[in-house]
Amino acid sequence: MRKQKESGPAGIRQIAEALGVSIGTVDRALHGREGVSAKTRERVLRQAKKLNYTPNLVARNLKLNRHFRIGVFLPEQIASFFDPLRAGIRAGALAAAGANVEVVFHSYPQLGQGDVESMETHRWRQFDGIILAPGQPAKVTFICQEAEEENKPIVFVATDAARENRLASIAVESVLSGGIAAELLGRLVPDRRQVVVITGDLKIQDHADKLRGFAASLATLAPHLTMLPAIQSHESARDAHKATSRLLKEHPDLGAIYISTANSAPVIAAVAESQRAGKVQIIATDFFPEMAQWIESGQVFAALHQRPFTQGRMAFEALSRFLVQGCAPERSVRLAPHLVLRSNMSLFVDAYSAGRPEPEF
Amino acid sequence: MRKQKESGPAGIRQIAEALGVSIGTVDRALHGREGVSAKTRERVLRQAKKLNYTPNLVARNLKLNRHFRIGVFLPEQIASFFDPLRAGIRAGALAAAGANVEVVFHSYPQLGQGDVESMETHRWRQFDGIILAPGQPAKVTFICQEAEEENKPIVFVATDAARENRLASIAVESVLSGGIAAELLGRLVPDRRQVVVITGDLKIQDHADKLRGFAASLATLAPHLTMLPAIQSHESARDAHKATSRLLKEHPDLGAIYISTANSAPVIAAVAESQRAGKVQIIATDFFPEMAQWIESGQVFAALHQRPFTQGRMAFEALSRFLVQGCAPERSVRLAPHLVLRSNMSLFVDAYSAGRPEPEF
DNA sequence: TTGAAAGCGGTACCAA
DNA sequence: TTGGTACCGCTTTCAA
Repeated sequence: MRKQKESGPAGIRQIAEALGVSIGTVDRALHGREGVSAKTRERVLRQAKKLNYTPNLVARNLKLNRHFRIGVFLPEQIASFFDPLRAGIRAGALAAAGANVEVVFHSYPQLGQGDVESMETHRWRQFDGIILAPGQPAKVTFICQEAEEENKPIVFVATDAARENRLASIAVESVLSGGIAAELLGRLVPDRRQVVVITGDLKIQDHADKLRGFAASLATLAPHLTMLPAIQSHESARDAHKATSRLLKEHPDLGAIYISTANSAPVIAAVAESQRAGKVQIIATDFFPEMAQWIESGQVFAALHQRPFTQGRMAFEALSRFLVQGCAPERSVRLAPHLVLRSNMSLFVDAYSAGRPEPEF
Repeated sequence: MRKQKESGPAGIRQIAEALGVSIGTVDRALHGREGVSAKTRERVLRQAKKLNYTPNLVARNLKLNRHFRIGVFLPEQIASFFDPLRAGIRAGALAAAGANVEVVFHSYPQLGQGDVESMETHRWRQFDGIILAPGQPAKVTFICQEAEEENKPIVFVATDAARENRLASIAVESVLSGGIAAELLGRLVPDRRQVVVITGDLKIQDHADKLRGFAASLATLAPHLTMLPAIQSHESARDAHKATSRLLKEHPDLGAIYISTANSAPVIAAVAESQRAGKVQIIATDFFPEMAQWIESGQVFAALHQRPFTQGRMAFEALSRFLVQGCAPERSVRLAPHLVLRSNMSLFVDAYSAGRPEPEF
């Protein structure tokens, strides 16, 4: 015999009991299915409201018992960025334990190099949803279109691409990241000097955006600084080092550098070797253990932390909520980068040593 | 007849079937309950590992069908901070829909004024967990001790208090917030000038911490600035305005102000009235629509955003995960404040107008 | 149009 | 030490 429910929120059973109908009828009425007279439906809905009914999602989930597999396709390089991003995805999956969502990771060498191939090799179609860092938008567009046709949701992280054919995109606001760098460098370097942006690859949307933002902000907030042509390192340490050394030699008047990719080590090294550390103000991108020393010693004034962990976590949450609860997320989430300075650096260092790469989550 | 399970992750049924035992036995073995021979337990555990068994938390939750009520006790003032914080809690509850956690809000006038009374009036013991912004630690200590004895978890937000007798605490790192303000003001004001901290009430731990951090950072990173005695506004607009006006009159050499509470409007107004806007550099605390104009016009150089929404969300998540899954959260979460500058302000303005008070979540 | 009943994957209890 | 079974709240199917 079914026990009397003693308390707690009302369920369909309570509604049915109160009205003297069956739970089947209540279900049909609540979901607007056919097979219920208008009058009965009305009565059920009223009673539901009266009892303040909310469906028990746990029970619903158990009954439907859907389970999802998410495929994650991310580059290995730059590890200091993508490792925390993966960790964030894992953290999200852990927090949502019970949602029946499984995550499978696949890697390829570098942003924009081998992404499509990796997806093909590992049969991206087998997944119910995909998390992806698009390198060159054009290359992934084709896959996204196919995915859209199959109604398979894709979430972009780290960089954005064409707004169509994707469920959502999580990234730091790159135009404004560049803007912050320009505004701060303008304050740091009061006299008429030259500044340069060292970036990865301007074919990547994100990198181009940062440059645009930097230039725009410089023009309005720091017009006393002149911008040299941007340098593309293509994420090659050798190239970055060589280009920086040459730059320093050719421009003794250089006052500041904005490094808009996480690959800052070779640039910092080149500046140090040329005895210009501290004389050339540097704003770098992303935070990792080595960065701490550079900030501490004043070689780098600030790092713009792109919060990969949060990006990963949010990507997972957006995708899994879409799959499980069916609710569409924000189409485009733009995170504010964290500014890591000497005075607040310990917060980030501590987080790192505690196994979380960000002072949150 | 029970249908054959066709695929998906293995359950206790699959384990039982493979070994020819009953699901009851499997359950006992998996949970280390008594009533299972060592040999059977061994076999079950091995088979579980072999089938890569993970318990279906949805099913477990449904069966156990526990539901929790969380009591939230927060001040009404300052609304620009505590309203988003409440919104964050609601957002967390929404995201965790299905976890059977109900949230009940109770308010009292001001931080440290009426908190204990409100908790007594609304019978805090009736709740399974509590979220609280402790004003003066000493006053809430008593309740916390009682709660601890009843094994009732309490999570602090916005400010911290005695580390004992609480499950967790979520807040921005206030010492470092003060530190950031000092470092930036040191860069903004290059010559030997005076600076002042305008705070709420130094009896509140958090406010005292910001002052400490500011002083410490000033001494090491901006020794050219001299600190005047801190001003306490006690969150009274009139007092803040009057004190600021007097300060400006008495100290024509004042170069910078750090406002360490969200109540910055009267201070900004007083500076503007005395024709010193732009001449006195200001770093304020928290972001709300009016702040946008002040930053845009240059009256305020930067705002340290304390991310109330995130604090609320994290507080809910910590508490609900403890209640539902039983896992203890980080004892003390220290968020990094966001620095809102002219160049990245639009991000925060957009978030506000989109109904989220922070560029995340 | 409605009612009755079978599960979803666990937990817990009673009987063997 | 084991097996068997009711039940959590909902969805769905089949029968009335």
